[in-house]
Amino acid sequence: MSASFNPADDIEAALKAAAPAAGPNPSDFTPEVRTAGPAHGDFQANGVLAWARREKLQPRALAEKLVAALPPRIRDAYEVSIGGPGFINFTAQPPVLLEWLLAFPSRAALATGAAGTGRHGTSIVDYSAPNTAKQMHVGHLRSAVIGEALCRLMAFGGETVIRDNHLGDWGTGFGKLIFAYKRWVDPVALAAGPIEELERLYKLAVAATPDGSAELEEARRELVRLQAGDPENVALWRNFTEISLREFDRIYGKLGIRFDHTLGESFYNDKVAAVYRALTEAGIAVESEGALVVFHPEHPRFKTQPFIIRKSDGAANYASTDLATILHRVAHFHANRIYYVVDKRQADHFEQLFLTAKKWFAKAGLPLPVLAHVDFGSVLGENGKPLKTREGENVRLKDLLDEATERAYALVSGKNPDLPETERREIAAVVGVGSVQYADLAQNRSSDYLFAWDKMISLDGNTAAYLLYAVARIHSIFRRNNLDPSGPDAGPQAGAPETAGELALARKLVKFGDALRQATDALRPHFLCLYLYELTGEFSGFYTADKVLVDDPAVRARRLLLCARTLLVLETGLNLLGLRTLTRM
RNA sequence: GCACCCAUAGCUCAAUUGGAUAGAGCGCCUGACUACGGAUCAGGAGGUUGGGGGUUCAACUCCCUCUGGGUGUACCA
Repeated sequence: MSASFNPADDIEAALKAAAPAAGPNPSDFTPEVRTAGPAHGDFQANGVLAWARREKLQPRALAEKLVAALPPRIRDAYEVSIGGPGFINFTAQPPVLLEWLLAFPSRAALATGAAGTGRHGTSIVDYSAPNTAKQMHVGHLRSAVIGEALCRLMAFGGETVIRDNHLGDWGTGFGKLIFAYKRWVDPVALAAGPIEELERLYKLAVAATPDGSAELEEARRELVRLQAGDPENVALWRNFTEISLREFDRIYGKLGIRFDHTLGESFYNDKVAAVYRALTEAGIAVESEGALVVFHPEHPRFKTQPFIIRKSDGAANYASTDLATILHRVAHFHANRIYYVVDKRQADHFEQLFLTAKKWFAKAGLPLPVLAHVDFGSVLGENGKPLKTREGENVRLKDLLDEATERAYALVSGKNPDLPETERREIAAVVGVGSVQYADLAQNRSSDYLFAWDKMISLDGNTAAYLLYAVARIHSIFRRNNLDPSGPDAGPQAGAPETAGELALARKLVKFGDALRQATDALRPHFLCLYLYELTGEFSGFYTADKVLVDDPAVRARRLLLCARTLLVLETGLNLLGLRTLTRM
């Protein structure tokens, strides 16, 4: 009998199986097993209360019958008790903790365990999606960081994940940019800093094309030429995209992001006409004020607030392309689920998009994938307003990551000046970028979050540096003695945990699966962050109380095992969040 | 105007989606180091969860209402 990756699943199944022997209508009983706080054991089953109420029975009496019907396997593995009005508490006994530690000795073993309990099918994650011809700024941070973490979590849980970067690479702005490029491009500047030169040109273009001007008319003609396939303009536009992607890839490299596809809005340019036709023929879209729009009469707001899928000038907008994108993702990628990791201010758009897609697909007899807007709040400065530079400009992502790295470098150099320069640089990159990622992920994504350098790079509290430090310390233990944490040095000869520190650490380790499930099901990485932070806290307590490298071989073996598994879970967890880890810092 | 989101310790945030005595970090107070990396650990003080009603075995969580913030709301994405 091998250990369950998530022991809660094992307990859940056992309770379900025992239910017929305990009370009436057991098929209605859901055990509701959750992790419990230390005062109430490791796992608690709450479902008896609802069951007893439904059957008008005494909850505690029903709980007692249920416990009595549990198989010996569970009763041996856990100390089982009934608490409060009828909660069943399960405290993992040392042998079952040891069993788990031995059953999951590697990342591959953890992945196999996680995949056994996760969702399957194909999920497309639409994240990052910056506009081309501009640099990424702080407003692009959260989508990229959260999106990547979710991709890794879902893939670890066994889903087939497709990462799609839905670039903003099409639209009226490109007519203006071509207009300015043809007049004012500076080839030297373009070679030296291509994206900066495009930004400069775009600003010139905006200033030079006020409403009603002849220049604006000319810019529009450039756009028409581009859309008609004029070779010169198409070549310019392609070059803009290439320049932008090169720039984006530098950022993605730092954040550990690699897309499977980069199908921007332009990709759907020739696919929107079919959408207009389908929605019009289905009677879903109607003409209004010259535009093609969708109203939703059953909705309190969208019965009057239109979803504009074709502008009155005939051009597409992001409603058109987003609809075409859903069709393509279903027809071409066979997506079961599509996640949009996008700012919560676009909630209206996605609500309208999903309503429209639902009606359209129903009419067309197409399978509708699960569509979810994975929203997140804004990044605020310390004044509580959206984060800007002193000059009122958006903070460039490149500058932000560079500053994080510089701050981490100063810190590392202060703490550990003897390390070689190159290693300190490498550590600074991992700690600096990781701190930015972790600060973003550690908070519930739905709320706005306050960007504060000092808290972010701090070594105290729920921060990347605190977790990375624990990882480095564990590596140090093994390195000191020429031991391999991933090999048999921490393995089968170890006994079950005994001391309070060992037990607390082991009991936290076996809840890794539950933390992954929570984070993945809710699409909220902060659940995993919180778990890793608490695990690190347990480790630090254990490490202070219980010396690992003692002479007694039995004590030493079981403590090395705990260190090795803590290291494995921390490194695996941090990696699933998109962070890199270190062996020294 | 209408709609949605938010309000938890002095500050920044949690609370497994209705579960047990609402938890952390910072700051404040008290302890532990010639150290398996102190970038650490152990402990203390700090709360009528914005106010008021309601639903039930159980409410920070759900419903109503009030107050104070934020966001969105016809052709940008």
